[in-house]
Amino acid sequence: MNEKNYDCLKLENQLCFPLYACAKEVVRRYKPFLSELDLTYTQYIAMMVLWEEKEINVKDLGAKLYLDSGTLTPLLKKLESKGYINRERSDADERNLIITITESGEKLKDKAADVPMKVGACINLEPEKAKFLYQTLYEILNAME
Amino acid sequence: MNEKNYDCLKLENQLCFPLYACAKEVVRRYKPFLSELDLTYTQYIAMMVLWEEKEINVKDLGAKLYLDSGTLTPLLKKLESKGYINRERSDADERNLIITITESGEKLKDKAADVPMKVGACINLEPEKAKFLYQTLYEILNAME
DNA sequence: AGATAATAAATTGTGTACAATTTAATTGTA
DNA sequence: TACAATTAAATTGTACACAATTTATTATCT
Repeated sequence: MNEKNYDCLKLENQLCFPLYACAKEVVRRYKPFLSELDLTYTQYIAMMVLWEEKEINVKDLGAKLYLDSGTLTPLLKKLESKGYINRERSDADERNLIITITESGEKLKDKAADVPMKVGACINLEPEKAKFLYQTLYEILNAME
Repeated sequence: MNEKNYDCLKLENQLCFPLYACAKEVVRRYKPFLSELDLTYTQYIAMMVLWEEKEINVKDLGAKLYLDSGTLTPLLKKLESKGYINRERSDADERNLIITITESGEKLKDKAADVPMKVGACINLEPEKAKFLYQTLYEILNAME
């Protein structure tokens, strides 16, 4: 009766662990497809924002990606060195670094267009489950802010 | 009509992105609690296995955690230097490194016992959704093997 | 038994992640 | 208007994460 119950410490009873492992494994599935575009997963989601926004500063990009400048600064320098983006200080407020997409970065969008489908084919989750998963993940993300 | 549809490349239409971001953010919630135990999240899940198994080699530990020796070797050396585990080659097969838990590592279990509850309080997801999430994540993980 | 294949860790190299601090620019205020 | 407070990136330091290779050991095959 004085025994402590350690069940909550069992790996199989954790919710965080499958979340952590699943995210890692799914991201790993992107690698072969993204390496054809000379992109890592993090670089890929950064490019996704640029394909939509055309212009954004580091702070706003970080807010969208849940990443900070410590991660983004070297990553953006790399994307710049690959020729996919430009990095330039804002004239209006020189604290801001404005990221814009290059012609070459725009072109990459075409080559990337079938990546989601290719990865989707590796996962194969029923649409209703995928939808629920999507909603639940965003619910957690929003509740944590 | 010759327009390509890029909707699948929108960040908001990705399933992987909230998975990636949510995992990252949830793991981050562990940090303040785990730093009291002088553990990182990865070290914590490794200790979880040791709290259950008492003895395991690197390969089997990696299979449970979805991690390889490149990640585990330095991590286990760190846990050893903290005094939580022992690392010793197997007599039967010297290729195997046997990990065992120390007295100090066992004691840590008591201090860790309320971590899941504390983190759970930060997340606050309805039990049915948590259950579905859990099942769906494992379904994906199992389907990917 | 000796060569070969297979296996388990460790190592190497690249790329995140993030807390904490620093630097530079702008804003708010006495 | 000086000057403190705030803000945005960059920097520093630590810790993963993983592909590819290497090293050491064991198993297999002739």
